[in-house]
Amino acid sequence: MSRPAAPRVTIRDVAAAAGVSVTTVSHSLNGKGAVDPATRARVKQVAAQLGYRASRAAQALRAGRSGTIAFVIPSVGAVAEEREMLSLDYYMQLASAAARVAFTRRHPLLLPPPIETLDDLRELGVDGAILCDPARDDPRIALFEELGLPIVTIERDLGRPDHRWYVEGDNRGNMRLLLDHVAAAGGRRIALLSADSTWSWSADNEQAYRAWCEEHERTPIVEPTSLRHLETSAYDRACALLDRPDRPDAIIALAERYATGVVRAARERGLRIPQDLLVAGGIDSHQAAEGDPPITAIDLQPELQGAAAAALLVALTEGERPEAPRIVPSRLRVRASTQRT
Amino acid sequence: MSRPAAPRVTIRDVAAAAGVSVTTVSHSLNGKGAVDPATRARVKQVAAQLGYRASRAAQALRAGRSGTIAFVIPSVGAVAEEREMLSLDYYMQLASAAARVAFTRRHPLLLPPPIETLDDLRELGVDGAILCDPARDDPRIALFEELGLPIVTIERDLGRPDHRWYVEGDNRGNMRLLLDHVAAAGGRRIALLSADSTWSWSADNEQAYRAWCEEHERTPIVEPTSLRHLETSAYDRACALLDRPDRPDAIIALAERYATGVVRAARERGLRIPQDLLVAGGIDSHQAAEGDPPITAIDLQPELQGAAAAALLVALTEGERPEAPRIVPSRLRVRASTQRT
DNA sequence: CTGAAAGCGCTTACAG
DNA sequence: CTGAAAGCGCTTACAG
Repeated sequence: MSRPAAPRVTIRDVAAAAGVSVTTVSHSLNGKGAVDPATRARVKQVAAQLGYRASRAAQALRAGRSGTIAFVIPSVGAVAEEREMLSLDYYMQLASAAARVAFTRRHPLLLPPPIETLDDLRELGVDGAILCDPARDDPRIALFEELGLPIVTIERDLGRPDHRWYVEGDNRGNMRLLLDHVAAAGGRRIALLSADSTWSWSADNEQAYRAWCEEHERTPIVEPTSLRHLETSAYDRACALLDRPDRPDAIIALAERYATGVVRAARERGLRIPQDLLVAGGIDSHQAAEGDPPITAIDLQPELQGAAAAALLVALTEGERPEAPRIVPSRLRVRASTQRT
Repeated sequence: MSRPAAPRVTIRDVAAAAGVSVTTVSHSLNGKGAVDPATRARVKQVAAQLGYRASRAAQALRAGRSGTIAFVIPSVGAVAEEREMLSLDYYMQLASAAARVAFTRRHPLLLPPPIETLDDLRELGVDGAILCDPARDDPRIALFEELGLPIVTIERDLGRPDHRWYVEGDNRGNMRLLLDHVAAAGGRRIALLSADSTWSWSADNEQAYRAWCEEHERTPIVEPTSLRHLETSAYDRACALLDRPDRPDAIIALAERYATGVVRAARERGLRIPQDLLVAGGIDSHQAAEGDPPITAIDLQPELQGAAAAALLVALTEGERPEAPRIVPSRLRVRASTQRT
């Protein structure tokens, strides 16, 4: 059974133990004011010894801020679909990295309920948010701005070229890298299962794909694929592609889980990967890495993106004007699905 | 660009607008004290009109609690593996449901960094935690109790039969249901890929499996499978099973993603599912539902489990002594992998 | 270099 | 039924 809660160690306790005022404790611990270095050191030591940590509630009240930030995943239709989004490796890695950095900066990350109205947002009571993959003119950005709250997006809102607080990968460069790689692996007719959304990530990738095709004098083959029921949608689109008389010999499956659907469609048709069909993913995942076969994919390095977004957001909540946007480097993970050797 | 933050509407503003004292506002809004019904109604209306919401920071400071709770996922080895856990459908659905309920009860759910020491926990500053799948004698439970903080587990700690604050499914009943179903579908030699852990969920399932085998005079075939690299581990174990001279004609793949590994192993050997091999999962997921073939599985109803855990925990933080443990009903989802018709 | 005091926005014991 | 006041634990402008 749990014992009664230990009474909290407050700044007064530290002050008493160190024989100074609470002002001096506060200054010492926060690196503010002009405190005798010896005093500062002693205060720090006493505080550590007593296991003192400033009350987040008190700090928040004093500062007039909540000290928390929200992590908001993309909304794709109804709640049931949100769950599918939530369990994607990419978002979970973003969330986990963002949580770690935010926490270090004394801004715990919280998992919010869906935000649709200004009232929802007021009720949420956060100092700001990280919003993943905003739709074009995402209404949630407007809500935050309405309340004067900073919002950092991962990927950008195509309807707001002025909103520069975002983090993203070099989407166009990544798509070119992927295409060059697939072409070098022998892909002649390279199709794209694009993500049917208004996300900048989708648009950037598709645009780069089309530009690359034009430069290389190849006919673009684009199949817009739903972001709901990722695997099944991709399977359907891949079937359509593979049943064409001029079927592609390579498919780039843009969104997470798309590749699994492509692999299934290929298998059903007796097409071997990579011998008969090259497959590559626009975004890496556990499933891509451990699937059968393992799928070559772009690793957007969500740990770096999430960390960058959190750092940016915390800086904004503190009134700073940090450098933005931030472009995070990505990596091409080459795997069996594009290696014919 | 974002406008300056709107000044917060405080209880004083409401009091002034309603022409009463802050005491009366507080009482009216919180249903406390003896307030004239007409006054109460007026205050509520004015508050709503001004868009007033009590400052969580102020309430937390007053109450001496933080007003937040942590959602802690199982630790399986290093950080990299935690990420794999985090992106499982099951935990995400738990988290999402728990977040919703907790938020409604004014206890936002936060995503904590790993908790290993008492200091980590103090630094975290939450009022309690929901801990998923505790290991036997999970050290984190002891840490919370050390600080007098309530902790609700999803599944129970096998080393602490006294800790009754948990939520779980009817694991043994579920396994029997699954076995009866698989046997009815024609399974004669039914093997179990069990989860190699000290979780109660694993233990309950394995125990029920063995008991069922004994009752039905069948030889148990148990392959303990690692919880790291779920799919690959399951693939390896399934290969071992399927290469035995007396290979099973049915495999129960306990943990999430195990079934995918089993399917791969079967396919490589030219075994058709369900004709040559029945496959069922101990836990449902998107992957199971949308895979090829769709996999019969137990749906633990994580939305209900997460909601129950949050409700239980919030009650505990408020000093109540709610009914516990709570057993949440599960569902058998029958799919193509066990239907030979 | 140090400290007394005000005040952030609540809730509640208490007085009327 | 209503309200004035104390106090939760901080930070900071200000005085010394």
